Amino acid sequence: MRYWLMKSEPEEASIDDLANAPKQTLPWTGVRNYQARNFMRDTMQIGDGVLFYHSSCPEPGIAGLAEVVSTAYPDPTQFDKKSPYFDPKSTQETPRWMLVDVRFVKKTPLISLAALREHLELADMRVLAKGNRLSITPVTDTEWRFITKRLA
DNA sequence: GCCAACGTTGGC
DNA sequence: GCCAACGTTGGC
Repeated sequence: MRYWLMKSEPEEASIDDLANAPKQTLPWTGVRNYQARNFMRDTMQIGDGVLFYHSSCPEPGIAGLAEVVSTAYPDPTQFDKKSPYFDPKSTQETPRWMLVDVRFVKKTPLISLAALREHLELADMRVLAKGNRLSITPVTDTEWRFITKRLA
């Protein structure tokens, strides 16, 4: 059982979109970074906890909790010529991009980036590291407990 | 819109 | 394998 922080632009997929999705579940499409893909493909397991983070928006921060509900499978958008995530170098036989399904757990009061930075206990969070751009980052047990028990 | 930081590409 | 150029992320 591991924990993750996953960034999503709310204009594309917000915590409300997840809550309103069929089965409250969405495929995590569009990851086009190898490190983030490898986390989904190699390390994520069904049942892992997810901090759902809104990025590139007026109020960036953790907006809810979710969970991983599938193992990794090919991201269908890589094969869709009309998708902005289309990848001409990917083939059905050797798909380049993988994803997992994520299910809504609950909304939280927005835990802003500034609020996260205020807590010494969270100072080492990967997502807070200078220059971090990874859209999926591991969260430690301690960080997860602190956030879910104290802030969420 | 700016810009720092990082990842990817491609020529050599 | 190096590295300059370019593209993207994402907070501000």
